[in-house]
This record gives sequence, structure tokens and C-alpha cells, in this order.
Amino acid sequence: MNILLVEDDAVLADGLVYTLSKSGYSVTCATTGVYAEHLMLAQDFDLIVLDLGLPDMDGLTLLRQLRRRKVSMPILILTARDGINDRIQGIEQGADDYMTKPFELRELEARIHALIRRCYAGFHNDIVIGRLALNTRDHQILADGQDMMLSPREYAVLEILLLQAGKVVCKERLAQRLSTEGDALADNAIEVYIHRVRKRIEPYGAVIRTLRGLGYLLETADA
Amino acid sequence: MNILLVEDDAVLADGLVYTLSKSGYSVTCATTGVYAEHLMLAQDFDLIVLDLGLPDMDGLTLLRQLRRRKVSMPILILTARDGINDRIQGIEQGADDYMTKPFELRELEARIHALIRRCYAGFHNDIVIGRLALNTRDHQILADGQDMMLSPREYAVLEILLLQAGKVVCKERLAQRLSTEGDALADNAIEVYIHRVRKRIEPYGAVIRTLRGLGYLLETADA
DNA sequence: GTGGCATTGAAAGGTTGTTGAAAGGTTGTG
DNA sequence: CACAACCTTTCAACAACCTTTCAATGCCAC
Repeated sequence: MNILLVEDDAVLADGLVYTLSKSGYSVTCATTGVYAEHLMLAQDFDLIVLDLGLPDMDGLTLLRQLRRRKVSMPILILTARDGINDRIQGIEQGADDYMTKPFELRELEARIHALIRRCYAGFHNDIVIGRLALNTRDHQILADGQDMMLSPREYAVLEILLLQAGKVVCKERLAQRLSTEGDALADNAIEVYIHRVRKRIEPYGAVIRTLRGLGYLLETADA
Repeated sequence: MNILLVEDDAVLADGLVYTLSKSGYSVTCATTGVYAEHLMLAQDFDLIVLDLGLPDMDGLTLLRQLRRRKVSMPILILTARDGINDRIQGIEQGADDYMTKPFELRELEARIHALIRRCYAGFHNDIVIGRLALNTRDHQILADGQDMMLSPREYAVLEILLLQAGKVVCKERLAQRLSTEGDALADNAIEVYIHRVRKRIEPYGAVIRTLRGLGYLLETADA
């Protein structure tokens, strides 16, 4: 997790870099607004900690510029200006949080952690097989990044196979998963669904192999 | 935009309900933790403002319970406990922001707005889909810059879809949002409103796609 | 109050996608 | 070859959704 710290007070900056680094963040420090912008062109950051009193420009100006440029990463303002109007301005102009000096390091850390938790939570695909990707949270399966728009049953079948990719999934397991109310599905119905799913995934280099008497197994076509 | 206010001090609660309502939020107040949980089952909220000193349970306990149940909506703690350890605990246990009493109403409002902006609109003050725009500050839906003059229910439907633009919104969620008192709306009523909203937004390059069995999804027409 | 207008959601019928039984063909095994 | 397991296609029943209509309700101006 990369943090950009924009702070001109060398002592404070050093302390922050030290503490945040110890907590597992990778911290880069800029002492001026111009340098901060320069760094952002060269590097990807996940969060910005921004002091408002910079030597070359007002921090709020930098904030506004970033937001106008659709830079969406979370920004936490850290400043000596503790007037109520300053705080409201900072937040309304696009900051996610606002802390005034003097502050407790541990609270800053907690708030940084909260922002990262909020902004980057649950963003990954659970499983990727070839050109297929399963995202259980959104309940969708992507092929080349596009939703495959499977019917509920088709999704259920492919989900099991993806979750157990490379391993055999027996018919009983599939039958159980597809049956709504205890009463398992007929074998033939499963074969029908395997057939449908096969047709859907075939164009994307994924294959369902039949292991006679055992079950089915998903793998990439070339394997 | 529905806010759940969990606060047992009647005077403070009344003031907050009044102010936030005037800013365009729909505010429901619970005076105990148990009642808050009860409300959350019956209704759909976008944000929680949580006082820690409740008569029947500790606010932090409620917070932990919610997060353990994977309730992910933004939560802002509002409390008299201003010890550094309280603040850190509150944030570490899942709160997104932490304000101590006494506080300025305007700052609370700004922070609420920041959370909504962050959680539902990326970072922007407006959510724009095609030629539609939802202004998160004054709670208006504009088409080509002009107020669409939707009925309350139509507005509620379109607001949810805009806030979750590009993501699936299930019928239950819509039903809960449209129901005033627990008793969810019939599926058909929702279909009727989807139909009405579709007709209203169609001329402005926005489309509501149906995902059979899952829900609805708002996107631009060309996508 | 009262008439007029917007809003709401139940009802009913039409449309479309989903489901799985049925039936016949194919492949592998003993 | 005989048999079982599996494949493939078809189709009717079904459930989810769309659309229109309309009576009940709330709201506002007069």
C-alpha cells in the first residue's frame, strides 16, 4: 500500500515516514506541492496525506486540482488550521478526512487504515481460470472481463466447477447444489446443464472434462 | 438518502433530525441499540450516525455486531468519549469517522457528505450517467442540468440506481427502500416503478437493464 | 370544505427467458 | 456384443418480468 505524504516540516515528515513504514505502508514524502504532483505522475499511490501549509502553494489548491483531474484516491488533510470553516472547506473540496495538529500518531494511523479499508475492500475476483473469472461477491462470472449473463442454474454449475477447478466434482454434488428443496435433480438434468455450460465457455478456452463414473472437471483447453 | 441516527438524547436527536432533514436527507431516529437493529431489518439505510452511550448496550458492541454481519454501510460515531483510545477503538472496530461532542453541526454535515461521496460516488459531488446527474449535496436529479421533477417514489428508485450505478440492485433492496413501515412492497409495484422511471430516463441516454432473478442495473445507453 | 390533479399500487393479461423431462444418439467398458 | 454412462436436441410447463388500466388516496389551490 503506497502512501504519498505531502509535508514540508522535515521533523514531522521523518516521524511519519518512520511510523507508517513500521506499520507496513510504503511511504514517499514530498516537501512541496510541485514535487508532489511530479511524484504522482511517476508513481501510483493509494492514499495521500496532505499538509495544507506548503511553501510553494496552498494545499487546498492542490486538492482542488487533483479532484478536478478526477484523481479519486482517498486524501486525508493534516494541518494546523483548526478553524471550523477550514475543516468544512477542506472536506467539501474533496478531502475524505481532516485532522488538526497536534494529533496522535495512532489516531492518524487508524484513520488511514479506515480509509483504505473503505476504499479498497473486496475488489478482487475470487478465481481466474484462463479467460474466465469468478466473482462470488457480485454473483457473476466474467469472460474476457465481460459478464457472461448466465442463468441462475448455469451460474451455479459453473461456480462449483470454478471453485474446484482442476478437481473432480461428482454428479451428486452438482445435483445437490441445483436442487431447490432437498429432492435432488435427475442425472439427466445435470447432463443438460453441463452441456449448456460447455457451449458457453468453449469460446473462452475452458473445457469441462468428463471422468466417466466419477464426475466432471474444469480445466483450460490447452492443458 | 436514508440516514439512521442512533442517539438517546432527545434534544440532540431532534436537532439533528431537523437539520439533516432540511438538507434533504431522510432521517430516522432510534433511541436504543435494540430498536436500531430492529429498524435496520425493516428498512434500508445508506449511513448510520451512532452515539456510543446508549441506554441498553454499548455502541461499540452494536458497531462490532454490524461489521461482523458484513453490514458495510458507512458509520460515523458521534460521542462524548474523546479519549484517544476511544477514538482509535471506534475506528479500528469499523467506524468510518469519529466526532466528539460538542461538535459543529456544519462539520458533521460536511463529514456525512464526504462519506456518502466516497462510498457511493467515487469521490465526486455528482454521479453522472449519460445526461443524468445526481447531486449528492442538494439531493437533486438533473437531466441536461434541469430538475427532472420526479415523484417521491420515482426519485427514490432512481437515486438508489444512480448511487449503485453499474452494480446490480436487487428487488428486495428497492422494496425495502420504498416501503415506509416494514411491510415491503409487492414485486409488481416495483416493476411498475421501474417501468415509469425507464420512460423518464430513456430520452437522456440512460438505461435500466434487467438481470433476471437478480435485479436491475443502471448504465448508459450505448454500453 | 371542495374540486382538480398528481401519486400510488393492486389487478390482469401479455411477453420472454428458464427449467428439466423425454427420447434417441454416442461413447466407453467388460 | 451388451450394457451403462453420457451427450444432444426438443419442447411444454413454468416463473420472472413487462405493460396498461384503474380505483383509491393524498395534496393543493380556491
